[in-house]
Amino acid sequence: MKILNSEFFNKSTIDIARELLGKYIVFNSLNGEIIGEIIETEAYLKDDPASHSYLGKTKRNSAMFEKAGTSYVYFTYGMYYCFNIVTNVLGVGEAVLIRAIKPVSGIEIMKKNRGFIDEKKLVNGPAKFTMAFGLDKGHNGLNLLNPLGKLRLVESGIKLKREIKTSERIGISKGKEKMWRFWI
DNA sequence: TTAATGATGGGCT
DNA sequence: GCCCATCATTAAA
Repeated sequence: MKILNSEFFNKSTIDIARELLGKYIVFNSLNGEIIGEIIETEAYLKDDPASHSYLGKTKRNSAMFEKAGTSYVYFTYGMYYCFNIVTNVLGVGEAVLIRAIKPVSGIEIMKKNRGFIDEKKLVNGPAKFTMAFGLDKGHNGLNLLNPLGKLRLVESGIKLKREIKTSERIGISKGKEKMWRFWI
């Protein structure tokens, strides 16, 4: 499988959010390899009140200001982690939130991580995805374009047959009018 | 089926 | 003290 190169990120964050749909995210976890197809994303831009980068760089969100292709993992609601892929050039502070994936490989590991629940609810949410993969803040700031990394983004060869759907983003109180959620 | 709610803690004013 | 890019469970319709 071919890893995504940095040229993939040489476009707007919204375009990246759309084009990440159908790509694979591969994780070499301690329990084995896990692969998921990205099926739902949201874009978070600079000058966007809903973005963590809106109020400037802090210790918490510093990874979001790294170069495109870096992971940004944050802790929220006291219990959960969410996973983002940094976009744009160094220092801008934009990212794409991974909201849902489809299991491709390692589904037994995901079930184990999640406690063997209903397959329909296994990975259909941003924190469910991180729980199923076993991602936490220790996976913040990683280079996802490194072929030797344990967490990376690769081409799937999937051609999107289904239309990409669009809606407002979920779970935020500001900037709701932006139609920056995409899924297939 | 949808709607309301408790869990639980870091970060910011 | 309040907010939060959430989830699972319970209650209501």
